[in-house]
Amino acid sequence: MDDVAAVAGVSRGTISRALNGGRNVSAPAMEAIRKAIQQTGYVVNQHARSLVTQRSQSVAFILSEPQGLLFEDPNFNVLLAGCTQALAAHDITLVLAIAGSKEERKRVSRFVTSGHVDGALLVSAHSGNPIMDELHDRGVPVVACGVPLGHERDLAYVAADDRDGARQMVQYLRDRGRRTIATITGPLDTPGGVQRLGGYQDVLGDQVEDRLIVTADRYTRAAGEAAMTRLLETAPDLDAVFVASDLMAAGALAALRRAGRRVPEDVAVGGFDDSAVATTVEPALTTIRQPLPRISREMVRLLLDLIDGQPPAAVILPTELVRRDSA
Amino acid sequence: MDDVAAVAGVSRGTISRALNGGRNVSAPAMEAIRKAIQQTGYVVNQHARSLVTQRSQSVAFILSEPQGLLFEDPNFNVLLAGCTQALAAHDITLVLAIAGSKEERKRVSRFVTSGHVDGALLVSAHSGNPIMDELHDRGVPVVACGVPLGHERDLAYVAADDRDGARQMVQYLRDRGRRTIATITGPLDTPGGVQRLGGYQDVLGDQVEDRLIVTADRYTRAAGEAAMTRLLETAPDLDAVFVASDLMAAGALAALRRAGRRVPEDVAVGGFDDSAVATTVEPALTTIRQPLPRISREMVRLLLDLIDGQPPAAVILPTELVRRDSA
DNA sequence: AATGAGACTGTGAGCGCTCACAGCCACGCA
DNA sequence: TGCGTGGCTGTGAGCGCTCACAGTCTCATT
Repeated sequence: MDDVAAVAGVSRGTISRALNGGRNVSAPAMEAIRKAIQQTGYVVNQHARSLVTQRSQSVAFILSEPQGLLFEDPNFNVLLAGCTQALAAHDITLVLAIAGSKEERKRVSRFVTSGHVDGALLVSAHSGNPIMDELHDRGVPVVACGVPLGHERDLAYVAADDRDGARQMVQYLRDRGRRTIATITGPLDTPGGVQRLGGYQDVLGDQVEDRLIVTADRYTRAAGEAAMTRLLETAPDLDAVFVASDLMAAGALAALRRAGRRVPEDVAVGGFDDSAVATTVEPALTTIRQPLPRISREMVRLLLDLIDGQPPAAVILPTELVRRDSA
Repeated sequence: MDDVAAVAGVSRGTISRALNGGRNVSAPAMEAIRKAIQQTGYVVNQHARSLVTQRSQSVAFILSEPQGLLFEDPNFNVLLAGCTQALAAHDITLVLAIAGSKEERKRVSRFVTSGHVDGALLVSAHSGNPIMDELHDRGVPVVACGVPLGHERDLAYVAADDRDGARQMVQYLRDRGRRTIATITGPLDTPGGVQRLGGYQDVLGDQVEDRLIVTADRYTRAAGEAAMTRLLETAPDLDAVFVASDLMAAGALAALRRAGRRVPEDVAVGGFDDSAVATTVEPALTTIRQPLPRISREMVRLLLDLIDGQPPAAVILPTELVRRDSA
C-alpha cells in the first residue's frame, strides 16, 4: 500500500478512501491511484482489513442434517450455487460448514460464533435443532431456509409456500377426476411435513381419512417406497397419491410398479420440489416447483440486511404446478 | 489476549505459544492459561493471526464448469461434503467458488491468487480450461479432481482408475455372454471420456467397430438419451451398451424403453459412477463405483502437502463393479 | 565453583490496513 | 478583512496476533 502511495504521490489514507467508495477523493488523485494500483499489481490484504473493520466479508452456509440426508437431495445443489453466486455479487465469500454429528455441530457453532464469519445461512429441516438456539442466543445474524419451526418469530427465514403448493397439487388431482387421493407426508417435525399435509387437508376437507395418510420418517427414496407399500395395504382403492417430495415419489413409483399399478392410468402420482429426479424417473413426475434461485437470492438479501443491523424478516415465495406424465 | 495474560499471570508470548502447540510452555503455565481462557471466554482472532502468518487457514473449492453441468451430478455433493469434512479435521475451512461463466472465472482466479486462500481444490472436467494455467502460473497450490488433461505433469491430482473401471465393466458384459457391446462415451476432451473409451477398447480389441461407438457432448441424461437413440440406428443388433456415466445411462434406459427393448433381457446396460441416480432408475444400474470419500480425503491430503512445500503428486484410486439389475 | 546447555518466559516490533483527527486550501458571505 | 464552510489530504494510533530476540532460572558437567 505504501508502494502505491509512493507511485501515486498520495498518502495511505487517500488510497484507503479511494478503495472504499472514493468519497472525498479528487478526480486526479483517483486516477493516479488507479494507475498506480495497476502498475504495482497491488491487491488489498483482506485479513488486515478484517482486523480493523471486524468484518470478515464471508458468511457460513450451514448444512445441519444428520448423515447428509439433505445432501442426497438434488435441490440442495441449486440452493448452494444460488447463494454462492448471489453472495459473489456483493464480494462476499461462502464458507461451507457441515454440522451432521453432534461434534460437528459444536465445532460449527463455535466457528460461527467466534467471528470467523459475518453471518450464516442455515439449512436444516428438523425443528428443535439446537443449532438454531445456539446461533440465535449468541446474536449471530442467521437466515434459515424453510420455516424454522419453533423460531418463526425470532429468526429470519425464506420459504416456499408449501401449503399452497400442496393445495394446488391436490386440487389438480381432484380436477382430473381422482376420487380417492392419498398422501405420503414428510416427517412431521419438518415444515415441509406439516405444511404440505395442511394443504392436502385444506382441499379435501372432511373427505380426509386416516387410512389415506402415511407419514415417512425421512425424505428419502427408500422411505417413500416403504410408505407407498403401506398405503397400498391401508387404501388399496386409492387412485391418486400426493407425495411430499420428489425423492419419495420416486420410491412410491417403484412400489406402485411392483404392485402392478400403472401410473398414471391406475394411480396418479404428484410430487413436490421439482428436483432433478422428477425428470429422471419414468413416468416423469408432475410436481410442485419451488423457486430455488429466488429463494437463494432472498436468503442472501435478508442476511445482508440483518448484518446491516435491520430486524429479522420472513419471506414466503409462491410455488408453481409443473405438469408432466405421472398425473 | 491481554486479559487472558493478566488472568493467567503470564505474558502474551506464552499464551501464543500455548495456543500453537504448547512447545516450551511449562505445565503449570499451560494449566493456568487453559483456565484463564475458559474463564474469559477468549477466542483467537483468525484475522490477526492470518495477518502475521500470511496463512488464511482456508482453501477454495473451485467448480469450473459452464452452467452448473457438474452441479447436476449427484456425485459432486459427495465430493464436496467429503472435502469439507476432511478439511475440518485440520481446522481449515472450505470456501466455495463457482467459475461457470468467463467473468466468474476471472473473479475466482483473482480471488484465489490474491492470497484469500492457501490453496485450491479444482473440479473441472474439460481440458483446456484456462483456469488451470492461470492458477498454475501464479504458483497457487492446486490439486485437481480427475486427470487434468494437458497438465498431467505439473498439476497434482487424484483420480479414479477410469480405464480399469471401464475394462471391468466391459469384461463383465462379455462374461455374461453379450456379443455386440456398444458404448456411449463422454466428451472426448474430458478424462472420463477418453479413459473409459480406452478401457472399452482394451477389452474388445479388434472387435471394436465405429458404428458401436457414440460420443455424447455432455454428461447429461438428455445427451445419453440422444446418444442411445443414435446407437439404435447405427447398431440395431447390439445386446449390451456401456455408458460412461450413470446420468447418461438413465437417459439411455429411457431411449431403450421407448424403442421397446427390454433391459437387461434384450440389452444389458452398464453405467459408471455409482451415483444416486443408479438406484433411482428402473432397473437399477449395474455400474462402476468411484471411491468418492477416499478421493476427497486424498485431495485434501495432497493439497496440504503442497501448501507445505512438497512437490505435486498424483494418486490413482481403484474402482469397483457394483452389480444391480441392468446387466 | 565455574560453565554451558536447555527449558521457559517477557518484550518490542511489525503484519497491512482503517479511522478519527487535524490541517490545508479555496470560496462565499457579511 | 474576517470568518465560517466544505472538499480534500496527511498523520498517528491501533486492530490482535506472532515471532525473533534477549533474558532468567535450573541443572548437569567439568
